[in-house]
Amino acid sequence: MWPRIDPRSDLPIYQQIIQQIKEAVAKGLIAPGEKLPSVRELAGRIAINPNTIAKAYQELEREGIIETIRGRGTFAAALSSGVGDEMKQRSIEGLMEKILVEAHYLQLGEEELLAMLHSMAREWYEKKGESP
Amino acid sequence: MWPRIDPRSDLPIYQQIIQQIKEAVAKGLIAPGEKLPSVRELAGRIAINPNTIAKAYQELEREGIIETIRGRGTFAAALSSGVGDEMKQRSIEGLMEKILVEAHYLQLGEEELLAMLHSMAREWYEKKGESP
Amino acid sequence: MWPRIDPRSDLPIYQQIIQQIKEAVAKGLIAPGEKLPSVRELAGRIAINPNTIAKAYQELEREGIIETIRGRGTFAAALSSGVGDEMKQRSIEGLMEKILVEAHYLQLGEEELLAMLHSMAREWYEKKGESP
Amino acid sequence: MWPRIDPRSDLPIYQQIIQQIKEAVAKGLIAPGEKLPSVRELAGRIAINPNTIAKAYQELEREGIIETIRGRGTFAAALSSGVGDEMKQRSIEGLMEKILVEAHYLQLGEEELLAMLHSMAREWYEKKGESP
DNA sequence: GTGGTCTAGACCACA
DNA sequence: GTGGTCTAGACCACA
Repeated sequence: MWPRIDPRSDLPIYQQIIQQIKEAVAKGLIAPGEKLPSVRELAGRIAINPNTIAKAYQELEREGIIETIRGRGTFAAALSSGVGDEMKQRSIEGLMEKILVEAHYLQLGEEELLAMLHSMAREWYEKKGESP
Repeated sequence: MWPRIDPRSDLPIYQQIIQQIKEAVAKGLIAPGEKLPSVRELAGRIAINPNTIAKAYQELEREGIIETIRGRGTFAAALSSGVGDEMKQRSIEGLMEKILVEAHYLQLGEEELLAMLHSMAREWYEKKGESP
Repeated sequence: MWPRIDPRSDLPIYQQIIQQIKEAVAKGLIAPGEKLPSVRELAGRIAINPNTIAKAYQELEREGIIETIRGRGTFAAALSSGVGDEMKQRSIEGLMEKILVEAHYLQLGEEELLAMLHSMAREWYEKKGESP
Repeated sequence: MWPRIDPRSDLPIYQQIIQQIKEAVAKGLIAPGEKLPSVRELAGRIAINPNTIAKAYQELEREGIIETIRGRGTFAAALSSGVGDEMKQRSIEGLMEKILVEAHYLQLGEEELLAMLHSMAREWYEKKGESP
């Protein structure tokens, strides 16, 4: 799974990489313990400067999503229950609030919105159930 | 309702203003047609550079959230069904995908997550029902 | 207070900067809320590449030692009681263990070592009492 | 006593080995003159590249902690009073300064900190009194 | 003026 | 081969 970079997005490249790797892990496309491409390899593959890749990897490591083993490479980490969960919980609340605001401008009522979210969740968990 | 700005946040100030005004409108704290404070007034009130306020207002106008009438001031727009709805729909999908990714790292299952979103929506629509 | 960099130290430059700023804050040479030199200014002053300074500042911000305010600059943060304290506690234990190991090779007994640490602490807190 | 290596640590493996051997000696778990495992044996035991073990042993020999006798093996050295003591003294000061900085961020006062260090020292010297 | 991002390219420690 | 550090230099968003 190679990240697809949109160089004219207003989201910085290193954050696009972070987001897509987190997504790939969440979807089960990258299994815990699996090796990620090396900084140089990924840099070559998607034609992005290695420093930018390294920055993304370092941030992912700081978040506990991946682990670096000296001289060996970078690997998807096991799911760490616990630390920082409250912050993630709050981040879900923050995102949901944005959804509720958008829903207002779309003139979506409570039921309609929830139906939408349900079907999106359904689709997501189905795919996830298949891949691993 | 005066926006509360956190100058330390990594979110640019002008975006904090945009977000909070959109929220206030969505919550019904600002009614369609209601007058917003002028750029200068708001700038003075929250001690922010007027250029920054102006930038936020320009962006809000571009999104059709507010309208400026020359010589009269700035007003909350009526809800415009239509233009840009697909984009908003896509933005809901984008936000929901982020929620699904976070849910994975929180190790939330489908039911748990949906229960969380339900209760957040419930609370939101209740408050909204009261204010206007 | 300008950091003094030893380019041939095995400690990376950005970490030397981090350490010296933490020390300056701990000694009271930099007060909470006080402005630090800008990235460019410090880079020019100590003849180090701005990117390296920026890396040090970013790490200090991540640790909550300093705060960046967009477009304004970088400031010493107020002491945050709390988060991460356990980790710091553990880091004191780790450092103390290293001291105890060194003491063994110096053939220092318990009393001698503690006397040394006492006098070092005494001197430190005296200086600190004067500066602010 | 076999070193426990954490390949994920940001401390290089060879330094983890150095540190743990110094600790074992300081705690009396390895007596002066006692034979250490050979490079190959240790490498096999803890599943680490022999070059890495060799590097650790070389550094330990340079510091006078261990001695290699050709054809016989590697042994814990007798305590050498003298050479390098000033450097070790300075290293204690360096470590103590780091502790004082951490104490500041923990908002520990002089007495509290010293009490902590006392009790850590007490525990250490007790264990040490038992083992040899 | 401020920090943030990105590139190109070099060098290094580690395993 | 792997990631980490550092430089020089460019460009950008923000306030």
